Amino acid sequence: MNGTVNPHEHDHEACVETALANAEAICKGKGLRLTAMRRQVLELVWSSHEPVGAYELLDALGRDGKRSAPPTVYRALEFLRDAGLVHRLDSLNAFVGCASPGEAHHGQFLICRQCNQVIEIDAQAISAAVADSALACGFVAERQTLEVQGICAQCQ
Amino acid sequence: MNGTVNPHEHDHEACVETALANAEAICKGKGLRLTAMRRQVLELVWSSHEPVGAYELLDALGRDGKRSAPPTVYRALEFLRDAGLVHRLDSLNAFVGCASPGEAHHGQFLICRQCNQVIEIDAQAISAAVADSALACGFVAERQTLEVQGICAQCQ
DNA sequence: AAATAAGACGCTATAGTGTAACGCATCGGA
DNA sequence: TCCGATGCGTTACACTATAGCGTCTTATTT
Repeated sequence: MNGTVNPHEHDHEACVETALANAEAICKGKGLRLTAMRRQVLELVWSSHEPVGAYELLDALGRDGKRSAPPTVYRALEFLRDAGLVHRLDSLNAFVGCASPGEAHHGQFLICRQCNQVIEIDAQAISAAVADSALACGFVAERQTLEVQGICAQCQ
Repeated sequence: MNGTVNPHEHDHEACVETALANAEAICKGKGLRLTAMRRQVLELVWSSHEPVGAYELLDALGRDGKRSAPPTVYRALEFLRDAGLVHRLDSLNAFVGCASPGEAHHGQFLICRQCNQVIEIDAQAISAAVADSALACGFVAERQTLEVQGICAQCQ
């Protein structure tokens, strides 16, 4: 699994390959079908660490001749999200590859407003603080999503 | 200021009145103009503790005869957000009144998937944990938004 | 191998959310 | 009173997402 990655300092080709290999393994393990379409969408999502919009994906898919319609890419994205391979960033209406597929975790994202790259983290300290605060209100937390806007290390 | 409120156990009429009075005071203090339109939108947003969609607001505005167009309500919402009187919940494309207008705080929301009501909290423990984790990545956090889905105390 | 059932995709149409741009009205200060 | 800035009405449109149906493929059963 990739874990927390600094988008600026890594071999991205290897990064993508790892992501795809992970996806293959996870789908095989869960009895899910990573079809050509789904695989291609996943690869496009992973083409950078910037979040990608569904319609950008659609355009990218169309660049090799066969233009698809929105439901195609949305279905692929739904599958990938259900499989835990992709996250959606609500603040951007966009999608990024999951940094730790297969592992249970919450969505915690650092989004650089300069370079647009996203770092996914999984800080127990945060999740724990959230669970505590929720419980203090008598609230049972099921899913938590955190999106932090700011400036990444390289862009400062 | 209202602070953290349990939507199920409070005098909501007073709650709305407080919110509007706060808004008046804050706008006066900042030299902002809380026009009739803006005030009405704010009142509608505060009509419950459930998040409200922009087009719901639009419908509500239209119920008294004069139908408005989308830009009208979006402009009012933009003003109210800039003034710190209203928050947008990205996971729902919807808006809620701010529980602590005038005070600097992060967006931290507990959203009940049963009754749809939203509790806004401001837990220092969470913000601190977020700031720490971000800094550990060399990331300078500017804004953080947390949306927690779950079940509130009353709905359990 | 043939029949069958479930799943995946293509396609059309449409719903839902949000903005650009222009002009008129209104408000506040010079 | 005049003027500039701000707010609002209106039209048109962009962007995001889904419903519904038909067809083809895949996996399974017979």
